[in-house]
Amino acid sequence: MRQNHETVKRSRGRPQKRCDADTLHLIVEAADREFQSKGYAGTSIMTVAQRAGVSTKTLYKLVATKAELFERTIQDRIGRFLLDVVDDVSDDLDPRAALEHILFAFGVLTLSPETIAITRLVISECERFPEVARAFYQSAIVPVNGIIEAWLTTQKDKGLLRFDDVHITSGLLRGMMIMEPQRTAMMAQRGAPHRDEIALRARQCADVFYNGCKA
Amino acid sequence: MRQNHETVKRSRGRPQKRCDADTLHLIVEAADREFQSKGYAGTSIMTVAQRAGVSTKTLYKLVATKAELFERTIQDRIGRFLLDVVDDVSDDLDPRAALEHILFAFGVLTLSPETIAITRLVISECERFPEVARAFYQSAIVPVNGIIEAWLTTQKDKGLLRFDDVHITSGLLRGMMIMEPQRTAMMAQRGAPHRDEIALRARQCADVFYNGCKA
DNA sequence: CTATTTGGAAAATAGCAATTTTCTAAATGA
DNA sequence: TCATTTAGAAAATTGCTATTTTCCAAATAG
Repeated sequence: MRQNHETVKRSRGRPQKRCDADTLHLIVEAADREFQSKGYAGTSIMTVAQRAGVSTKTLYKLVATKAELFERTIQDRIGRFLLDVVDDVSDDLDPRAALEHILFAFGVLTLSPETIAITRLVISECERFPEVARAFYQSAIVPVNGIIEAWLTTQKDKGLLRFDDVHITSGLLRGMMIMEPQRTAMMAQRGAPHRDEIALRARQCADVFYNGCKA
Repeated sequence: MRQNHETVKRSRGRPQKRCDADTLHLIVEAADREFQSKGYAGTSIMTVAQRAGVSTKTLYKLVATKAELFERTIQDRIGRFLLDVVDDVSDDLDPRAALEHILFAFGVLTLSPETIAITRLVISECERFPEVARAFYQSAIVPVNGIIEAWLTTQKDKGLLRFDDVHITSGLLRGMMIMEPQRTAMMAQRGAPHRDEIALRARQCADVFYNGCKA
């Protein structure tokens, strides 16, 4: 851990129990939970402060407004987003199996309760926070799509798959994999799917798509 | 006190300039526009009343609460939504062409700015108004899905298509067709697609799916 | 004209939640 | 001890908006 070098010479009064960064972290974490379960309008600053174990005064010393707090929490999540979608797409798998593998990873990432919650938040608040929506789209969605598009392009170049436009085709594939469960969950008509449901879906999806596009 | 909408015998005082139903219609129409552009929280009852050309008093005489007004607007839209579901799935087309035809109609319906707006609204408010979300899901989404599932089942029975579960397969197909443009538009990262874009997508989609599932 | 009913305009009420401020109790170096 | 700084708790302030109420002009049957 890094200590605060600043404290070589301690100032006069009562010392902070935590450095500002740590306190901010607690606040953002609490806010994240609240925004995720209650939405923007439904979340009260007082509740966030209580959950974080700080007073509203302290909170406002570190975060100027509720809007800023919201933006910070989303940014925070975006940062953790593009984890390992396809680190291990070994080329020794046959294309159909590799596709299923990729779709499964993609499904696990995008159909997790957290991702579904943040997606709903972004959709709900994109009018109020266009920059946040933009950031989410550019930093979370686009790169993940990029990975899938790259794989598709590789297969096409190898002469294993046949299709017109990579971008559109990738959109078809991703929609096939996640739309139905994601939308249903976002409308709270069902919970997020379990791993085995995702696996099943990945298989069916890979079957249809591979059959539909194989050269 | 009690109104007789027949007005066979006019009561004593000043007559209504419109019957309640008409006034209500004006109100719901105005509310629809407001909710669609400002969302639930962003819509003020006063503004709705002004747009409808009535006073808040009149509004509250016909609609008890803001929540009720919201439900009415959604119900109203659901009504129009289902009217649009024209099931002119002609059987004289070959299956691939018929599929493209269906997907195009489905796309035009679900990718219209209005449908996208209402979908976003439902996603945004489904925590606060679970009944509305359920109504939308049951009255709008399920029936439309039903039409596609019915067609798929017919083709399977004819031995023209091959797949496991109709429900899942229909979900794959619908997701393929609309997710990408719908989600992008809901996040305000792009406008609703035009007819020709929808047509193009329907073609690509039909190609992949038909190839992928033909017997 | 008069009694009676319909709304419109605007003010009043109410409640909630973001943001500020006050008061007070720690801590701690000098 | 004292000066100084950190925070928490709670109260105050502010502003917004849903919902009610008041007051009044319009319309019309009798």
